[in-house]
Amino acid sequence: MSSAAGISRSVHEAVTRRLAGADQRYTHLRRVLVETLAAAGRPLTIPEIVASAPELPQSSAYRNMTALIDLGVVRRVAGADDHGRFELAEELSSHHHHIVCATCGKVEDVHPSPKLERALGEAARAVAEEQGYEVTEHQLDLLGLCPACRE
Amino acid sequence: MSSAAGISRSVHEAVTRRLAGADQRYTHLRRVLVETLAAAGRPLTIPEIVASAPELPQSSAYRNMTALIDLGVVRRVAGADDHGRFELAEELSSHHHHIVCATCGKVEDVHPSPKLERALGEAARAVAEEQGYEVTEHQLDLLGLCPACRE
DNA sequence: AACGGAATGATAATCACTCTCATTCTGGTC
DNA sequence: GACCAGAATGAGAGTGATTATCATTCCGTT
Repeated sequence: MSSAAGISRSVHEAVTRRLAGADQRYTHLRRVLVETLAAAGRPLTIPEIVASAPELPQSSAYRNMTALIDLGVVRRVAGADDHGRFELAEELSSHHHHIVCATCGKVEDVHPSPKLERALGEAARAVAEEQGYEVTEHQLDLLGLCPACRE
Repeated sequence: MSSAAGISRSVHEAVTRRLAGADQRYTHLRRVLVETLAAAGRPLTIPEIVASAPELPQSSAYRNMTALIDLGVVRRVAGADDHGRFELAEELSSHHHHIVCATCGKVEDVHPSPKLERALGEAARAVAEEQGYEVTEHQLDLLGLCPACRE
């Protein structure tokens, strides 16, 4: 596993490519956002990001996060509280699901077993096609209690 | 299946019971909310509800929806846009998942087969417990194109 | 070095949602 | 059938996350 500072080169390359395609620049602030999200391993809120990178003004954080979302580099995740949470798109990290703590609202990644993933993919396709949809993605959200809140 | 106006008696009875337990009343407005959600078959936004029941002021809609959520009668569903969507709790309807149209944002219910549901529940629990979580609910969200948007 | 478009960041504005509070309703009680 | 207490109502103010504004600064290109 790469260190927090050493996010795999391919992520930065992919982001650079996409930004270039839209005549935009991979600035320091955007790099900080991507590094932070990549290092977190779970979806982060804007306050969390700004707290961990004080040189990043809130307005710039929101604006650049929106830019990255528009490019498909970042995905917005709805949580339990009224803060949006952000994570790198799956194609830049890895396919995963989320588990939300019903008590404290924290969101963590869950990496599915091949068995789960197989069941999910097949059944999702079957059920959805009954309703005439073309399914492109799936997302499983688990709700429960995190280790800290179980006590 | 019951007609839109004739939601199964048991739903109203259950809601009445819960409200009574909290010394609250099953007023006309609350009945309208429950009827509307039960008749919809998909999660609705507050603007949608208010539009279909103009006698219902926005502030009352929000306040009563919150009351119903606190009682566990209604569940809030996070959608793609910045409007919350609301549906009856699963114990008052039936366990189901959602499929979201990536283009128009519409959310519809998906009713899984028992076989899928069993596989899903077990596998999800197993994976989550590896991280020390205690899982109480699961929710599958499919993303795709609805029949209208496929054209 | 100069130009043009993009990025920045402090601030104002927006928008979904919640709170406030004076008034009205309801359901029991005598 | 009037009375009382607590619940509900609804118009409007308030809150807080997110977005738009805009003058200034930065960066790449010529």
